Amino acid sequence: MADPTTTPSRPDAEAPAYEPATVERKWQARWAANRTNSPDLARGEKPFYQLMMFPYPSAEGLHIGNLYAFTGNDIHGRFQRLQGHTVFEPIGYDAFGIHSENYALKVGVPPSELIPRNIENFRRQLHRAGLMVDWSHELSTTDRSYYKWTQWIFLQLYHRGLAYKKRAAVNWCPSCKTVLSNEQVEGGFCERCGSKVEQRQLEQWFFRITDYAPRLLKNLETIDWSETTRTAQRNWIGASQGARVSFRVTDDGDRTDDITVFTTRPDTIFGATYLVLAPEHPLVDVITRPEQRAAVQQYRERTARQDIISRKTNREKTGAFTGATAINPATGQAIPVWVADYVLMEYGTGAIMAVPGHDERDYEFATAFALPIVRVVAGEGVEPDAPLHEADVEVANARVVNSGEFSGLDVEQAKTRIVTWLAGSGAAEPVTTYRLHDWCISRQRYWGPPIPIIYCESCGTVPVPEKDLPVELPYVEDVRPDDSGVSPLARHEEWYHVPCPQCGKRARRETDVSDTFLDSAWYFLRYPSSDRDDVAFDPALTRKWLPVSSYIGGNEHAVLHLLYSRFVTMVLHDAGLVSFEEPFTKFRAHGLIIREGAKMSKSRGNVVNPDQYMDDWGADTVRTYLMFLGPFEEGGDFRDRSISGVRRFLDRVWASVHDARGDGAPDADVMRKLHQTIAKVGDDIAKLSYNTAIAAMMEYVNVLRAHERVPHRAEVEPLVQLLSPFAPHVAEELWETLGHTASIFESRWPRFDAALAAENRVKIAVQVNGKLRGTVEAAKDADQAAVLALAIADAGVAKFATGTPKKVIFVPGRLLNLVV
RNA sequence: GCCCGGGUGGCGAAAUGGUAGACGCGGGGGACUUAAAAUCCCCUUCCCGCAAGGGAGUGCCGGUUCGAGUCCGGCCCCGGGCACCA
Repeated sequence: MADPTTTPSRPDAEAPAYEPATVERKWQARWAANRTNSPDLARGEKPFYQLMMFPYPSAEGLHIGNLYAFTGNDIHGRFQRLQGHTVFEPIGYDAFGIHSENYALKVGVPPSELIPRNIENFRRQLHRAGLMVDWSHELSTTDRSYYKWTQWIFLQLYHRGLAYKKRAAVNWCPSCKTVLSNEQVEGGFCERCGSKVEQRQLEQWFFRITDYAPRLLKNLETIDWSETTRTAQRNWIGASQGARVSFRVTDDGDRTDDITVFTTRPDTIFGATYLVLAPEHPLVDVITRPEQRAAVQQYRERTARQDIISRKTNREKTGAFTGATAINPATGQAIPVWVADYVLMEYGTGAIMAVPGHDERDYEFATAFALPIVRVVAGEGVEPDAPLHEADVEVANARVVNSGEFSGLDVEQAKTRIVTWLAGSGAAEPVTTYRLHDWCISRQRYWGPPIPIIYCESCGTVPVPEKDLPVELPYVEDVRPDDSGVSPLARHEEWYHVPCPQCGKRARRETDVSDTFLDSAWYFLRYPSSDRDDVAFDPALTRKWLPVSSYIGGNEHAVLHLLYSRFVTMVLHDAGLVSFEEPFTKFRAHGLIIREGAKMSKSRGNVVNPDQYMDDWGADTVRTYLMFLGPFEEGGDFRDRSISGVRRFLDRVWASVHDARGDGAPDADVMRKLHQTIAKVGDDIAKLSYNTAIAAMMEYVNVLRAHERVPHRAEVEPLVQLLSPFAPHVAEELWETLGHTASIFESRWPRFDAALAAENRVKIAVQVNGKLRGTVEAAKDADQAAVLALAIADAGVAKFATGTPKKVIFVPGRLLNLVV
């Protein structure tokens, strides 16, 4: 690679060469000294909160993907500032969690030493990138001044009955020696380390996010978010409209038990030929007949041994008959009750009515165990008794058959009519079921905020009083987790034993720490108040700055982080602690950066190191290049070769400013292009179309310098402002060169003058039968007759347009189409 | 299987239903230079043609329209997410 930083951009010895390193160092120092990027949060006018997703400070340093996201945020924030807003652009570090801890274990350095080192490196890199960050509000989730309030958030949920403990089958990673959420399991393997995940039964703390499912779903309609992100959340919450239906178990004694199932297809109830309970279902023990007990018991044990994931991925149907039967409330028939692992306890009621005729899974099961299969739905032109060779799941234009008085109804009608009918006898009720599970926040690990709970022999579970927060994470020499499934914190005797806050007797602490997603579920509330010791977030500042005006981040957090943040905010709203339900008014997901057409990864060895590129080209060039790669919301392909074009562009802007003359008048044609550019760049930045904004500026510079013309000062000054969100350092330097003493970011976006931008003569396309046959030049507002006259006079057009046209289509200022 | 994105020159990419390929990279030619670099200018979708010019063209097949990369229907391929969720 040539050394572009030291190569003079032009031969003229009088003008200084553009040396990014010098310029960038100078302005970063000046911004810090003048507190340019630290707004007065209490008094600033027109507050605009530009939030970027805080990074996990890995040992490898800032990823180019982080830089891409931050630059996109920064441009938006700087633009808003030039529009007259007081912009708050904070940064922090999401530094707790298994990822950090595992890495610390691997290199044999305690996380409490390693993480600050990583943060220091990140901070250096973020400074280099020239972000408009208010460093006086920097935070790290690992600081006691932060996690004190993370624990406080836990207590808010606890006091509202939204935090509870239960024994649950969990995913256990034998290598990380910790519990994983379902989200952290990918196809049966640990997302972090790739080990095969196992099942374990452990006591865990959960948040009742499912209570909020309907609101989390409903509010999606009102927030201005990327459609992809909203869709992802909708699918994740996974609402299913259906009904709960009760089946009375037949018995020769006096016991009568009901099995309640959830179904989305109540219209098929006449075809329900058996019931299935999840192996963990509490009624299994109750209803199983003595002669089947051994078989059922054996089957349940077998299921319990299996890990959660392979249970879900293995589609082979297995099960056991309980010996019991239940009455189908629609047909009055007694149908057998089975146990099978294809029914999951955690979804719906943990029991289903099986309709093998119209459900693929039930069909497979019925086939395997020779259970009856009945057709109760028939598509268009299908006979009611047409034999079934597979489950018929078609519902479009299908009607219900073999279903008594309901036969003949279409599927949708039958659903409501049948539920209403069964509801009459109390056998059914319409319900909506959600796929979303409660949020398991327990981690049997060291590197996280201890969950602020104390267990006392006499008082039971006691929350740590607020005045005793934070429950400090003690220094532990050996933080390795072990097979016990208990956090290493349990081995710290002094910390573990604590007097009960209620009775003072010897009690013990909860040893689990909380999920990292809890740390990041409220950090945006902390930023404005990060210097406050007495509150998690100051009410006045929060009212002024939140909800977040603009949040831009990766769609990998489309569900977890963004959903948890919404949930926590909603809870705080209900507790009267914040005035809004939704934390992020506007969210946009940015795209992913690939490199030379391939995904970036350590194993491929094609990861872009931002430091190297900033060394070689300067931060301004790297920033602008990243934004030039492609549409910001779609991502881009980082190609080493193309970066030179962006650097050449900045060189040309630099030279233009240094060459500019102040005498005489600017050129009208150039000024027209300038005003068109002002309008385009402003519009494009607002909609994150950064690549086209840059292209527009390049076009303008090409006009400005065409045929080595010397630009006028009035032609370049606004250009520097347009460029400033993208390349802030060089823009500041050029602004100073132009004689300004204050920061360019204290200035206002150049005023767009529509009169100056207007074109008076335009080229009009002339088509014959829709095919382009020539162009004519005319006044912008020339009427059809005038343009038609010009068109017919054109030899190329005349050749094709013979005789009188049958029809003429005229789009003023654009096109004339002659239909002959 | 289901739900999102996306398929346009040699490459990254632009295009309110109205001149497809702006801008940039790469390539070719030229100016400046003793020379090179840098800079500046011109050309660069494909095919036929010396040229003038003509024809084709936005994953594939059809449709709507004076006119379709853009709208509609049906496919194919690539990327991402979800998936025994009843």
